[in-house]
Amino acid sequence: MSYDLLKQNIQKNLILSHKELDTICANFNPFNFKKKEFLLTQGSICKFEGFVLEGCFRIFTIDKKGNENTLYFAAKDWWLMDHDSFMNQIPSNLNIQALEDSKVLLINKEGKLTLYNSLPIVEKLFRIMSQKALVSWQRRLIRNHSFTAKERYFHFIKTYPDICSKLTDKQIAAYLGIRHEFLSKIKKLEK
Amino acid sequence: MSYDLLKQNIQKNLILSHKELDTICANFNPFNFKKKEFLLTQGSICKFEGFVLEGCFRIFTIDKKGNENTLYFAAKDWWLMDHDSFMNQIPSNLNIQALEDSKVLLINKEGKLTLYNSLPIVEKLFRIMSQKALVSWQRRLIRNHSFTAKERYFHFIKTYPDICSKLTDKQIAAYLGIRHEFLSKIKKLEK
DNA sequence: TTTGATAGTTGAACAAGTTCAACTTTTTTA
DNA sequence: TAAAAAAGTTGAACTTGTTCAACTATCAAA
Repeated sequence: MSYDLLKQNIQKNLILSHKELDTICANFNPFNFKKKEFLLTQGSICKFEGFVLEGCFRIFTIDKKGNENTLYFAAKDWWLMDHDSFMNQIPSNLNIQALEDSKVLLINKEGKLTLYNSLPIVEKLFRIMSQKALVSWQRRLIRNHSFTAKERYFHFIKTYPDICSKLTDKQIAAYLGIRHEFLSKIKKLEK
Repeated sequence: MSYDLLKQNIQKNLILSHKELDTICANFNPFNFKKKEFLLTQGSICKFEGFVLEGCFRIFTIDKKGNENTLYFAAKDWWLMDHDSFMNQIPSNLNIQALEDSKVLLINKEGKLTLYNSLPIVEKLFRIMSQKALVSWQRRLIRNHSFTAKERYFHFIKTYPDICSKLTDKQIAAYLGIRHEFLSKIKKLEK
């Protein structure tokens, strides 16, 4: 059943009863996205948070210079969210696009509020998830400061080989914060 | 009274009753730190989370190459925490050092757990705080990718003029992810 | 199955940022 | 308040990463 993966993911953060897990899942609904389809576009208000069952998404912004900056990729077992836009119902700075045909479980603002109110432990769950995510973001920033582009590239492909295999070099470069021409040169020198 | 600032800070995230605020504050204790004194050092386990009442701290790591990378500065009205080490009671990767004589309110692991258990709304409070912090970290990463060192420097001094005035250029450079010699050159060209 | 469109490669010139060393200025400490 | 330590400045040579343009390879759609 498609909710099993979500339940397993939740249990990694917090042990919940079957009943609690079912209550949470009841507020998520399955959706399909075609390759290249957008779940969220810059400027619109984020209506959903999601969990990826199958496929892969990229979460990116386009800056003033017109360059794409990729925040992260979300494959199977990853979460998709724009906290700022979803929480405060303000226009988003992010784009979320499917990189291949994908299946997700989505929860809307109303469902999220219902969950928070009816099941207080969900606050704890998302508190823990957010704090773990925070640690990852801090580590990534430090890597960006202390590693060269080449080191960041090899760290990335070693850490996320599965995600990596779904990505073009252009997409990887946008995640690493370099131009794709330079990534091409990095790869050439290693051969 | 010294707890007023903490209460005000909390109210920015979530409106709580006086009683709830008092319960939270009861688990925080005041401490003083002398300039250059450490609240946490890399390798040791983080015993406290804190809130700055007066003074300023820097939160940094030292990487393999021996370079200091500053995660952030915490002045009055900022929080000090190493989620990873505090939550999981594992050795920390971070150093937290007072940049001047400072006053903080600290809560230990036991106090935090007591709070989470006795006052469930504290879960919501820290969930909201973590999610806001997450958004800031994402934005900072994007700035690091899309701005030059010069642009990051001017963004920083414009955004945090008060903190900035307490810092040496060396410390600012470690936050921006550049060498202090280069920061010196950036400043020279702008005169 | 051809035809666009997009992704990847390469080189040359350039810009951004580092390194090192020597020096000056400011701050701290005895 | 003198001496030592730390912070800041500068230049020259260097490395890392960008830009642009021309090219090749791959993929998706009609």
